[in-house]
Amino acid sequence: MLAGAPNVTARALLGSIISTRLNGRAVSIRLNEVEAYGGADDPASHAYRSQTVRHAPMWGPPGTVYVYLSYGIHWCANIVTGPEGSPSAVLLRGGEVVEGIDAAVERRGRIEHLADGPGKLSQALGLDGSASGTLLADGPLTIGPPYGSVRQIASTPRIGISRATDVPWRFVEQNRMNVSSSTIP
DNA sequence: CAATCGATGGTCT
DNA sequence: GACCATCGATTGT
Repeated sequence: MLAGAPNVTARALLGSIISTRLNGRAVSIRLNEVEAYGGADDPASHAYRSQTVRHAPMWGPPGTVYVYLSYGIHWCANIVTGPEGSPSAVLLRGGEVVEGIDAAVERRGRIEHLADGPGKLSQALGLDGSASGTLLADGPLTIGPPYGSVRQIASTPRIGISRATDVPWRFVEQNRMNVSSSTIP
């Protein structure tokens, strides 16, 4: 399921459950919002230019986890869709905490808006740069089967970028809360 | 509710 | 020295 064009894989990931288990505490999130990023053909992608140490996981095999520091403050998590050597990834932008709410609340320092944004989602899961380059099969980030049928998916331009703003590679499940900026198309 | 703005650090020019 | 795949606090409807 993970291998393939990033926009196709991004749609398929909606409704899936992603989990971490750190220090014996499990947190699981149902994905409601994702974005797809390509490689040399996608000016908005971190992999648009030559490969660097920071971006190297994007060239990895499907199921590789790529975590980067955004604006010097927030960690943002991606799942690489491969194939290996052909960079592409799906940014995990938002979802609902369905397990381990107490741990998520502790990490977030608030009881609402636990995972409605890429930085918040990663913080709720306890992810940071140490998870970058790992495989879903090995953890700390893991993924389960789709949680339920995803009825309606809306596609919009990606958020917070200044290039390729016409590419509709942000995917949101409609009629769901906990989407970044609480916006529902 | 929306608009605005500062924080903060790695990467690239 | 500029540019960010962001967040949260504050201020204004």
